[in-house]
Amino acid sequence: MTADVISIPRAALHEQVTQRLRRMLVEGHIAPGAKLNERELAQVLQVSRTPLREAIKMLAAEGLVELLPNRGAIAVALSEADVLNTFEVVAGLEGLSGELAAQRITDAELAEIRAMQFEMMGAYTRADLSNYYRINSMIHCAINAAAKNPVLTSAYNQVNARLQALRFRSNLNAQKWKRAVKEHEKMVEALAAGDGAAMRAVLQAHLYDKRDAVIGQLRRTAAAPATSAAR
Amino acid sequence: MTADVISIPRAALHEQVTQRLRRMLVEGHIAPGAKLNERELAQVLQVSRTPLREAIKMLAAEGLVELLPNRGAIAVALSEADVLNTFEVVAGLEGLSGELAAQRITDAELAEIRAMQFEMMGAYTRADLSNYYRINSMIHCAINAAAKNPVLTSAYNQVNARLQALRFRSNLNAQKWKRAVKEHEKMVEALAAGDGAAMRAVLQAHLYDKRDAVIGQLRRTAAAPATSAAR
DNA sequence: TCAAAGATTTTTGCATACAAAATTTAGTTG
DNA sequence: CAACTAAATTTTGTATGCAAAAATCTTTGA
Repeated sequence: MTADVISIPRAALHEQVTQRLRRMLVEGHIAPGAKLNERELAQVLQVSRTPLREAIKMLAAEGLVELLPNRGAIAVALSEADVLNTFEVVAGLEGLSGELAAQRITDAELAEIRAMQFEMMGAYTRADLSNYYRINSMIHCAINAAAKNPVLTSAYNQVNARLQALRFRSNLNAQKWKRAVKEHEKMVEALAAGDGAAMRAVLQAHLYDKRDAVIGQLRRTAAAPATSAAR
Repeated sequence: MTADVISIPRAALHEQVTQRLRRMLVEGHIAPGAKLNERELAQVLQVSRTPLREAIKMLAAEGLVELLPNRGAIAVALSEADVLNTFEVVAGLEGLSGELAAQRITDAELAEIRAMQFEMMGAYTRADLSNYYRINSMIHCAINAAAKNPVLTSAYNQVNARLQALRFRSNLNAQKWKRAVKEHEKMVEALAAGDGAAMRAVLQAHLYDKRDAVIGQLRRTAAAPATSAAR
């Protein structure tokens, strides 16, 4: 008998397209404000317009794309006010997530976060920004997981994705970086102590720092638009 | 010359369908767990399957509908754990909303909320549950609006819609009702005082009461499923 | 009678075709 | 030459058709 070769039926096309498009948006391969031309995208993704349009509609509901009646869709371009408002919501959700995590985290989860923390310190010491961000992100995911509320996790991820689409990463001066690392230490302390309020406070402070950095960068790039990728 | 009769171009079909379907789900005209038959719905809504499918995809992204690969979509049926988790998120979002509202509310907005509060007391005194719920909902909308964060409002509405789809309204005994009214009084006080922390506390307590009521009802109906509408 | 296998029908998923709207281009007029 | 208009093209929005998967029904065998 033949080994079941083509066994895995693979996700539906509209699902694949949604994931790929979401990734393109979050990773900035489609710039904020850029138009999503259906024929063009269908060609690139090798699907017909039907599943593509279904994917676009889902991403619109997720807030990554804006629908313009009779004029298709564009990647969301957040105004400064939008960014502030979005950070406010993300901070609220992450604060809640941290608070719950402090109450519900298991020893194993805490140990894993500690381990990642050490790894992250390694990246920090080497000034390895890329790995720092990667591990940082994993830690935040782990905190979210420790909160044991999938509804919260998905709500957080959905709103946070809009910020990630801004792709502001490279703006970490030594001072801010040091501060961020210190905040991460406090997070582990709060988690270990099961102190939900402290955890919330640290996470929110952490996010408001990030917000200020992003807003700063936003203003700077707005002032000197150089080679603006958006259109 | 003819007056421009057919002037208003009317929203796109998929948009109309999304709104109508969302309403059918939230108002319980489509029961939790019920299958969404495309041909059937297309007939009822008088559109082809294409815009209908686009609408279903959007509602799936909103969390009102669950997509089953190759088997279409069903109206979400929340487990007890789902309900608890969803309430946790809603409480977090509404708490944040209230906190911000206390800081940002204008005199005019506060006056309007006070007025609605009196109206609601009227409905309470008459034991007019329907109007009580209606005005209650308007007050919560007004609080959300006072927070002046559209991102928060839409995130809140999206998650809250899943709970509304449960359609638990009729479970208010005199004692709980009285308590709810008292909590509403405290809200206005906190808003007037600009006390964000108090506002958050009241709203969260309010929601946790509601959560307990819903869970209680859920358990009771699960125990005696009588004429279960779902399938 | 019941169960399992197979055939039929239904339903979903995707592609294509067509209509309407928007955009672009060309042309015309002042 | 500018500006407005109109035609052509592109693009979006919707409907329809077809293939694959699922669900249902029927038949067959014990």
